[in-house]
Amino acid sequence: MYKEYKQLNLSQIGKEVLESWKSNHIFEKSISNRPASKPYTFYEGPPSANGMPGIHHVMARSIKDIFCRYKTLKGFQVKRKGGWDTHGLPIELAVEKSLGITKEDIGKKITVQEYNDACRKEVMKYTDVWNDLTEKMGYWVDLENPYITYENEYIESLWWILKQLHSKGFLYKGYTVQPYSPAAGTGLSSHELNQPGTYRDVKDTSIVAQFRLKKDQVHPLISKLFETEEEDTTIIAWTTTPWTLPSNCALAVGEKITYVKIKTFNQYTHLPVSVILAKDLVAKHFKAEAQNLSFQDYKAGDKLIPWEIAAEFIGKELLGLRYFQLMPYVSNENLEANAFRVIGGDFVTTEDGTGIVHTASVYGADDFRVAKENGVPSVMVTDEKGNEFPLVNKQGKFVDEVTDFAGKYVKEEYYSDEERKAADFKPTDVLIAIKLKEENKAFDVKKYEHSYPHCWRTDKPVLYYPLDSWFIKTTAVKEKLVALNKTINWKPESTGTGRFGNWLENLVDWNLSRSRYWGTPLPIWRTEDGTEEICIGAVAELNQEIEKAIKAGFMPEGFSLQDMHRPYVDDVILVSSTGKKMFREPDLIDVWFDSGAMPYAQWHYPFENKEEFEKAYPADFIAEGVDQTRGWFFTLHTIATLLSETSDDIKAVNIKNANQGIAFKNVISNGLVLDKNGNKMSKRLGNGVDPFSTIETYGADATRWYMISNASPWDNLKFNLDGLDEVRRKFFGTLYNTYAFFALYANIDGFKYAEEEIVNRPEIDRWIISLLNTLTKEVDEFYEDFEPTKAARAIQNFVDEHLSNWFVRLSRRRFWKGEYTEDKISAYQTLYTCLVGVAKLMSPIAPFFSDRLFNDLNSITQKEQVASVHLTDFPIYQANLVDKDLEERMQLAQDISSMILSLRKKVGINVRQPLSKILLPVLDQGFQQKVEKVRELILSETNIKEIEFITDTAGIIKKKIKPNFKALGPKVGKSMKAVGNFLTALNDEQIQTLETNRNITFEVEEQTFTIAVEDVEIIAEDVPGWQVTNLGRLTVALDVTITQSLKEEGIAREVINRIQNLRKDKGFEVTDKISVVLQKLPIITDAVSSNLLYICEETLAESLTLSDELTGGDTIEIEETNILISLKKN
RNA sequence: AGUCUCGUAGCUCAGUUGGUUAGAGCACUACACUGAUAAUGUAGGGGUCAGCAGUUCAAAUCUGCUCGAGACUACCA
Repeated sequence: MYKEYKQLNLSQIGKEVLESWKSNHIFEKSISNRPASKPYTFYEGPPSANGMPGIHHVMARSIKDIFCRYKTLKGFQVKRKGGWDTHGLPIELAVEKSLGITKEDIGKKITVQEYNDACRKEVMKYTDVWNDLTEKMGYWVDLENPYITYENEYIESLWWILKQLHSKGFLYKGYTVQPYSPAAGTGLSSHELNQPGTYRDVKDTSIVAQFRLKKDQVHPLISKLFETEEEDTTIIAWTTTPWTLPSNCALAVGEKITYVKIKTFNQYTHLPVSVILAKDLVAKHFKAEAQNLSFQDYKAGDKLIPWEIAAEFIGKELLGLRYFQLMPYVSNENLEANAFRVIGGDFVTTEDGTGIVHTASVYGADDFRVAKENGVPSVMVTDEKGNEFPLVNKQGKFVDEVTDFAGKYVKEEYYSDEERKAADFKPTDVLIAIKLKEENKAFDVKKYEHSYPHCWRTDKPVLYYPLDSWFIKTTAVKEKLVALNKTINWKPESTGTGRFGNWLENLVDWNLSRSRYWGTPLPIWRTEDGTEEICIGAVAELNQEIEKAIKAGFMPEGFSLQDMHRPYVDDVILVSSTGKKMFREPDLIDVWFDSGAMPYAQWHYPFENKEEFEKAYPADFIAEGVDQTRGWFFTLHTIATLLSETSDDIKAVNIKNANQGIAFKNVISNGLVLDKNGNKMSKRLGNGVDPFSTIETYGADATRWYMISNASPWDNLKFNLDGLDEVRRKFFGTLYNTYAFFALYANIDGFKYAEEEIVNRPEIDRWIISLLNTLTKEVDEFYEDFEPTKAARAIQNFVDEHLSNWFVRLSRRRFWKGEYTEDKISAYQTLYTCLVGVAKLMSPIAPFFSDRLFNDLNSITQKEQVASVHLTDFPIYQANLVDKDLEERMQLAQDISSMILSLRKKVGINVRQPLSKILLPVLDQGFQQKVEKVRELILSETNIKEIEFITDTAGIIKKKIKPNFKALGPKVGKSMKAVGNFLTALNDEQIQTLETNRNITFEVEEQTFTIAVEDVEIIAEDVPGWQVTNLGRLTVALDVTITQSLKEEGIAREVINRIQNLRKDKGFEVTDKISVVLQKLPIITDAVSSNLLYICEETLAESLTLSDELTGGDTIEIEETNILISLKKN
């Protein structure tokens, strides 16, 4: 017996199916029953288990799961090694929070060792919850043997990779300008800078400084700039950080900005001066009423300072101009030769300041970049060893070389409160302003309020400061990164070409350094003077080096490294070739390197599992959120590309696998899951959706189906529980109903698919089978093309529109009426085939329900010897079963039926009342033939007796022309409107002529056009005197005359209907035979006697009599007449 | 600020290389059906296709700008 259910409970089904998967080891079998020679490689982007999983994880993992399951059905062996991302800042922060400490306390209140142990525990805190979700949502991934990024083996692989890069010079030490907190003595990550409250409005001393141009230089503009020998021409530039002025090395202008030279006087020294600034900003620095006042009359101290515009030029012309160093504390030949000149900067605007940007290369990211691009050296002091240092030290004080301000903090906030309260205290910025005023170098000094970042720990302002960092020279392989990216199939394409492509185009070297404790240590040891260094690429190699160090007496005898993390690894002191001590560079590496290295490190390559790795490289498919574009996607791609250039091992694998150097071939970057109002889900708003309760309530299948069918994965999803309900009702409900219908009657008839396949099936069976095959092909292509949404929608459409609403509806009688005939068997076989087919097609998306559906069917028929739908093969598209003509004429049948029903509705005649005929104007050759084949379906669906075709010769039909604009466009062009109007206005006769001659020639707007019959659409719009409706080209006319015999039949149907209702009310079985006695009333007498047999057949009545003596029993109502009836089960 | 994505009915989404009357489901209303019944059918209302300008005989579709939402990156004298 096929299982029958009281009602659909997806949640319950999910739980039961999950149990059967476990006890039957279905996941394992789905891998072991596929050939190892046919691998399909999937890489799992490791989640971090230190946070609770959210509903968006269900989204991302559904996508991963769908394609892995699909490929399994297609006969591939899809291994899915799980993984955990275990390092990184979020974990450290979580630990610091739970221990109630800050970074400063590490090594003081708590040892690094204790801290790292806490991290190790913290990071796997929610693994159980994650594993639970993984199971419940039906995500198949191997959690028995996951890779874990903190394990020594994993780290060793990372070291190996780093060594490959180092050996080719792709790993180097440099510095970048980063947010730095002198008070805390540490660099700040962008994450920390994005904490709320870090940007605060502060009032700073701002200075517009005068940079004096050199008169004796060779430059096309000199004569314009210096009209007289005495003229003092300066470029003025604004800064809110005066302490950076001693480090000024260039001035940046916008090449397209217009600048002017203005003659005026300095307001502090009252000396004549010419200043250059952006034309747009003149009004900000000069009073309008002072323009062109007399220079002669100007006296020192006058409120209005005269000024006049003396020259104008664009930024490009200014390039290359040299000026005197503003505060010449430190200089050298290189600086004199290459710094202190005007350069172009794309970031320069005329929003504030002077339109000219003071550039201090080591104290601003833009500055640093633009200086580097223009070959401008930085103003630095050099120690005896040749190392360079900025003019501000790490405490935030000026170095000794800046004589006037040596030892002073550059920001007044760094002084203690007492110091700042002292009577003679002046902030350094102010001291600088005073000095510049005295030296006639300050054009303007003002307090300026702006927002400035502060350290979230110390509350003190942040400096942008050059910090030592280790870099990977990604720019060296930029061209290859870009080229290889073009070979990757991105879904959606725009992420690959746009976001990712642009990112690669603007690539900078990858800053690997992180000043942290919990992460992969950088395996580089250096001598203190930095002259010698070694990069360790393996534990064995390290042990060898340790041996040497032990011999050299730097390390204790018998030392061995158990854990590669800090602090243990920092205990390792190596010996250089010249016998010097080498210490490990204290940095950790970017955690993104951890995850990007997973293709290698998950197998502990190249130390183990070489074969496993080779078979699984590169990945055929990966999927993550779009936020990983510059995260995991980037690091995977970059590391793979780098290794393809640096590692002989990887080169060999690439050749073997015909890989040019990519890590993945196909990638889906899915969008975000938002709440139902389109807001981002966040803990703060409390609008997150709990995946567990969602799955518990609606089932994993409905959740997955909803997410996938609702919007393309790369579009953001507005997650709404109402939508889940809709999916459950609309799709799963319908499918379940269809199955329940099948099970009900198949159980009655004992259908077990034991019979041979029925060869000659009726039209409707062949039709749905044809559609099923078309669907199979489509769905296959959609999955193949990584379009799960289209696949889901196609399946849903098939189930709702075709299988349920047409096939089952029209075939109902075939299932419950009459004997177990060939037609009935054909109906069962057909419906069975559809249900099993649908189960397979949908199984990647809805793994639980589909498996239950499949097993409920297959366990009875035993047609396939497998325990799960996930162990079957993807249905094969059988082109010979597809009949496009059949699909087309069935569409005709559906349209015509729908039109008839609509007409009936319009004139108010129930479907139960038979009508004699409809009239169909014949559209073209073959139309009649097509309709003839589906005639019976239309007639029975709409309760009509006959279809009559008319070819219009007698002029019964009123026709209309619809211009086909697409076809006409190229022919008539600009005259489209006139031609269109002309064609629409044609009368029946003219249309007739057009049809006969196949074309028509006419004149419009003084042009002659010949329009072929193919360029227009002729429809039969109306049949005068009939009830008519149109749909596209189709026209249906309905005869609404009700004859006596039709009326009687209508009444007979009413009687049948009432008897059926009564049967149901009385709880008779579908198969019970009955006896009926009806009260003899005029309204039914004739109808019953002329349709006696029909009524009996329909109601399974073995006897039906009319009686005058009937009392009691039940009452039925037909056309407002009450009729007594007695119904008995035989 | 830059890059990218998105904006179509109350909601969720389709909408082909531009083709004139923009569709579907849900929700709502009415009617019908009733051996699939927590199902189904038919009909109806509901749209400035975010806005403006341009290209074109013709724009939801192509271009530019503006507005709004979101993501990422960066952070400025």
